Amino acid sequence: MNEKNCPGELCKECGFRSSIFSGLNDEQLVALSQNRTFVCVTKGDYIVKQGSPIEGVAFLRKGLAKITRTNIHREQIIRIVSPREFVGLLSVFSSPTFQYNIIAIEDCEYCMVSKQQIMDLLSKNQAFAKILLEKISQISDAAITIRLDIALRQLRGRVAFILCFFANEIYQSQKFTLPISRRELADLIDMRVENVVRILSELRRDNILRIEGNAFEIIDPERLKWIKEHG
Amino acid sequence: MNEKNCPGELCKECGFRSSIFSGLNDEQLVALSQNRTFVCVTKGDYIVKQGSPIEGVAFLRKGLAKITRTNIHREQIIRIVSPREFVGLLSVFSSPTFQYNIIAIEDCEYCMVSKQQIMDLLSKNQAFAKILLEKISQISDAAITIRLDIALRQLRGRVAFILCFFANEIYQSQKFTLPISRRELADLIDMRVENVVRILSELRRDNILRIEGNAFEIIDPERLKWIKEHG
DNA sequence: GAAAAACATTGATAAATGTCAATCTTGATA
DNA sequence: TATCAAGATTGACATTTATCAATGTTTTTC
Repeated sequence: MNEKNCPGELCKECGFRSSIFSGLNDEQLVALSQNRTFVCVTKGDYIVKQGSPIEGVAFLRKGLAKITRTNIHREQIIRIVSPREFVGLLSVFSSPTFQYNIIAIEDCEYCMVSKQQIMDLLSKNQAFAKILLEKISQISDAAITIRLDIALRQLRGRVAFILCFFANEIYQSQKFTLPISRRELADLIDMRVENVVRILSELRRDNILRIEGNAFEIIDPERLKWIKEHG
Repeated sequence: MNEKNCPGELCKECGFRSSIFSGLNDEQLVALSQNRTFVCVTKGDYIVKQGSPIEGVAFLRKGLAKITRTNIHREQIIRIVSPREFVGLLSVFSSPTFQYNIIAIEDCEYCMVSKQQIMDLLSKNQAFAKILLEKISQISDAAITIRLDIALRQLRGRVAFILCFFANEIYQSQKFTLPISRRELADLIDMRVENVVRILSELRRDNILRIEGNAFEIIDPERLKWIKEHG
């Protein structure tokens, strides 16, 4: 895990700064600068490890990460985190240790803001508390909704669902390079690898999808949407 | 939906008061008393309706409720809420309308605290903000964990899981009267009614469970736990 | 660059789950 | 109390999903 200097010295001047910090005054922004660490990691590295004590919250600047829960038998992927999102926010307030792993699925850059700093801002800035509440609610709402959406569907529908998710939510494009393996895709939508592959092959055969390795293109979004809703 | 007077006039004197309000001063407790409505509903009544504007947050005094999401094809039960819990907390901060239904599965008594009142306390009392953050985090963490736990298991394991849940989390007893129908049980653990019934019958035949209508008794907790973990 | 490991793909088959139909039980309603 | 509606239960069967095995492909490692 490499630590580099933050490209901008001060959070105040940071173009990546999270909307969570929009209500801070200059003094508070300086304090923030002093209580965060800029970190670079490569694909596959842990950003946060399940069970380890919570030292802070990570703000993802670049790259995608997965939030997972591990088990003797399998790994469950809870959600995919895109740049400009906070990760680990949930655990901070509900537990002294991280409940989940956060693992880079691309090379990532993030700022680790200390827990103490979050708590400080919380007591000094009411607007910050409100924004934090909103963020946390949104994040958990989204996580629960995705789980329910997956549970609702059978396998074809799940694959269609997650492909639409990557196209619409993550890449805003019908053409994208999937950052995760078939196994991870399976772990994300509660399936077996073989079934993921089989269904992807079907979608390709039916000219709904173009696949070359991890390069995906949705060539018939309408039919894919239909499968997502009814299949 | 009946509205009765609150047994105690003032929240200050309320034996049911949520730990969320532990940090309030007298003045704030008086304000709370003036901005909440005491409500009684009977089994089956809606406490909150999916899609309706959020007027406030319900604190459950008595009775159990289910949080659900409805769909053309089926109802998904997200979680069961026990007395002394807040419900609808998530949506308050993430959306102008309720994302879920909250429906009484027993006769219920609850206090509806206005959204405005929550927001007011939030800006006046920092400790309140922290406690609220903790509660919300705990609630959503628990909801996500249950969903993951269910997704992990096959049907026998799911049934065992939910029976243990009712025995340990809700009733703290191996003997309890299930407040929901077989269909609702199915909706709670992503199964079909027939399969729930079938597996319950198996558990009874194997002398793990005693069932008479909705009266349940777990007579072999060890084996049930084994099925929950491995079955 | 060769060997090994991990990943991807497909088919055959077993196991799990869903569907349909029939019957029985219970609770609600007139 | 008789009737009806909803819930519960079981069996037979269809469909979906998981497992196992074999093979090809890509990536990593030495």
